[in-house]
Amino acid sequence: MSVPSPHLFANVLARVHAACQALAAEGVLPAGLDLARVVVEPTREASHGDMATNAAMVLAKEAKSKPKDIAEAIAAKLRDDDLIASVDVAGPGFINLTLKTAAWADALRAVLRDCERYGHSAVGAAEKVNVEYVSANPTGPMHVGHCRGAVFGDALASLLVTAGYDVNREYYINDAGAQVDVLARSAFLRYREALGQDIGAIPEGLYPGDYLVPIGQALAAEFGERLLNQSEAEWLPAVRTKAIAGMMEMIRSDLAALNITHEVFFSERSLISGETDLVAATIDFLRAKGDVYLGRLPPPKGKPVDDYEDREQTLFRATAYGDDVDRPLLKSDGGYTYFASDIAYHKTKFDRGFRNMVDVWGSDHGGYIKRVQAAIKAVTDGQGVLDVKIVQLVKLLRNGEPVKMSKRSGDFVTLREVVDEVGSDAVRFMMLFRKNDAVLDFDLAKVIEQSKDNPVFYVQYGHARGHSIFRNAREMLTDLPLESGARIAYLRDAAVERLDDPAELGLMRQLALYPRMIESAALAHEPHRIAFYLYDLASDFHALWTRGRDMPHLRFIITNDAVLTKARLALVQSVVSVLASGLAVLGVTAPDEMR
RNA sequence: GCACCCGUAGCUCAGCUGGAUAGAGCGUUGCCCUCCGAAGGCAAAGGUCAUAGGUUCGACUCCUAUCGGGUGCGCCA
Repeated sequence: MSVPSPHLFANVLARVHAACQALAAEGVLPAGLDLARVVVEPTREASHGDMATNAAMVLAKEAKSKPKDIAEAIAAKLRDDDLIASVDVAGPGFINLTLKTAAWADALRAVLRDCERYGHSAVGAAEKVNVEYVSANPTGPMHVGHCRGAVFGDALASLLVTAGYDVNREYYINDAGAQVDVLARSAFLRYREALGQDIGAIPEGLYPGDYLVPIGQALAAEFGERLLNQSEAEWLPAVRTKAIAGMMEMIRSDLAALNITHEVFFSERSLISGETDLVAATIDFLRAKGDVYLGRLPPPKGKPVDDYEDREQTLFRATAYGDDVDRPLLKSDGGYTYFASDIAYHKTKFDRGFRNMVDVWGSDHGGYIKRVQAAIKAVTDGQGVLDVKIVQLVKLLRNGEPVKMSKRSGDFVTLREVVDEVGSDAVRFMMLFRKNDAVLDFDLAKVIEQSKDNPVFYVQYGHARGHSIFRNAREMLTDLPLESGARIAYLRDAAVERLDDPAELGLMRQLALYPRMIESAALAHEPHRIAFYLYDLASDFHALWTRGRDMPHLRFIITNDAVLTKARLALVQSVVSVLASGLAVLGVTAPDEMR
C-alpha cells in the first residue's frame, strides 16, 4: 500500500519549520525552539493570500524579540521558496503566503495520482484504537435512539482508519444484569405460548414485544415440553442464553441495514464466567494499589431514594483520580455493580493492547464519564486514555410534526422502520451533519427531498453530476474511459496548469484542504467536520457548474479545445474522487446518477 | 445542592483545539428563464457570539462568577 505524499499544508508547514531552524542555526533565533504550536492554515480572506502561519507570534515570547521582526526574518527565508510566489507580513505578525499557481496544479495532480488514497494520512501511525459503540442492551430490536450513536461510532472508526490508526470496532453486550433475566422470563412466556398455552396479557415488567414470539418458537422446537416442569432456576440460564443470542442476531441485522459491523462483540458475562473471575481480579488489583476501601457514602441529593439505607460498602477511591465521589463496587446482595464490571471490561481493552479508547454513549450517560475515566487511570497507571463521545437525542419529525409512536412496537420507533422509510444514506448523512453533542432534528419527509435544501441529496448529486459530465464528454473525447480507475489514469497527464479561472482555483484550494480536514477531524474525533466539508465542496462544484450557464467559456466541455476539456475533466474527476472518498468515510454511497 | 453538556443572524446550525473585518442554509427583500445546463442562479438586509469580569500581542474558543435550557446524581444498565 503506497503511503500518500505529504499534503500541501503539511508541505508548507515543513518549509516554515525549516526556515525557523535555519534562523536558529544562524543565531537569529535561539536554538531548541518548540515549534509545536506553529500552524499553517488557509486564510479566510483572499486578500491575505492562500495560507498564513502564526510562527512569528508563537515564537516571539520564547525568542524574546518582536513578532514583526521574526516574521520579517522568516518571510525573507520563505521568499526563496520554489513553491511560494509572494510573502507578506501583516497585522500583529502573520506571515501570509501566496502560492505559485503551479502549486495548485501540483495539488490537483496529487489527487489523481493518489486516487482513493488521496486524503489518507499516516498521523495515526498505526496506533491501536478501540472504538466501542452501540452496545445496546440485548433485550429487543434497536430503536431510533440507538442509531445516532451507531452511525457516529461507525463513521468515527472509518475516519480513524483513514487517518492511519489501527482500529477495532467493538460492541459490549450487557448480558449479565437483571434485564436479561427479565428477557429470559419474557421469552419463557412465549415458549409456553408456542406450546399452545394461553398466556393472556403480558404481565407488567416483562417485555411485551412480538419480536420474542420467534424466540419462544425456537425454544419449543429445541426443548419440547421439557422446561415446563423445571423450576425457574433450572430453565432460566438456557432460556436466557438462547434469548440473548436471538436478540443479538436481530441487532446485528438491524445494524447491517445501516452497513454497520463490529469486529468484536464482548460479553459482559464472559468477564465472570471464564476460568478466572476478571471482575474479582480487577477489584483485587485495585485493592493492592490501595484504591479500594470500606466506607460510607453520603445519601444522594436530588430525587429521594426510597429504599436508601446507610451502610458500609466496598468503594473505589475514584476521587483520587478526578471523580467527585467514591463509587461502590459491590451491591448489597454481594453482586458486582455495573461499574465494577465496566472497570474490568475497560481493563481488558488495555490488556488487549489498546491504550487509546473511545466510547460512544447516549446523553443520559454523561454523568458516568468521570468515574470510568478515573477507573481507567487507576487500572492502567495513567497509560490508557479514554475519550467518551456523548451523542445527543434525535428528535424524529415528519413535516415538522413530532413522530412518537411506532407502527410495529407500540411504544418506540425502531431503527429498522426509519431506515426502511428513508434509506441508510439519508440516516447516516443527517446523523453526521451535526456536532455529536448537539440535539438533532431528523425530519423523515425532508431528508428524502430531492432539492438543494437537502444536504444528503446535494452532496450525492455533486458526485452524480460529475459522472453525468463524463458521460456527456464522451461525445467529444470518445476514448474517455467510463471505468473510474482507467479514467483517472487517462486524465492523469491532463494539462491542469491551464486551469486559471478564480472559480477553478477556488475549487482546487478546496480539494487541497481535504487531507488536512481528515487529519484534524480524526484527531478531534469529530466526523461531522467531514460532512460539512463535503457540503462545502459540493457547493463550490455546483456553483462552478452553474456559472457555465452565463459564461459558456467556463463550461467543462469546450468543444473546440480538447486539451482544456481534458484539464477540466481532471478537475471534475478530482472533485468526484474526493466526494467519493469523504462519503465512504461517512458510510454513505456515492451514486453515479440520481434516480 | 453538586457534576457534565448546551446558549452564535428571525429559524436550524458551522466556526478547522487561541488568529486578522464571526460564516452557511432556510426565511425575508430585490433582480435573472422566447433559446442554448433553472430539480435553479446572483445580490442585499440581518450579530452587544447569553451576561459581567479575567488571562495575552489577539478570545466565539481558555479561566471565574451569574442567568437561561438539558442530562445525571449509592446497591439501574
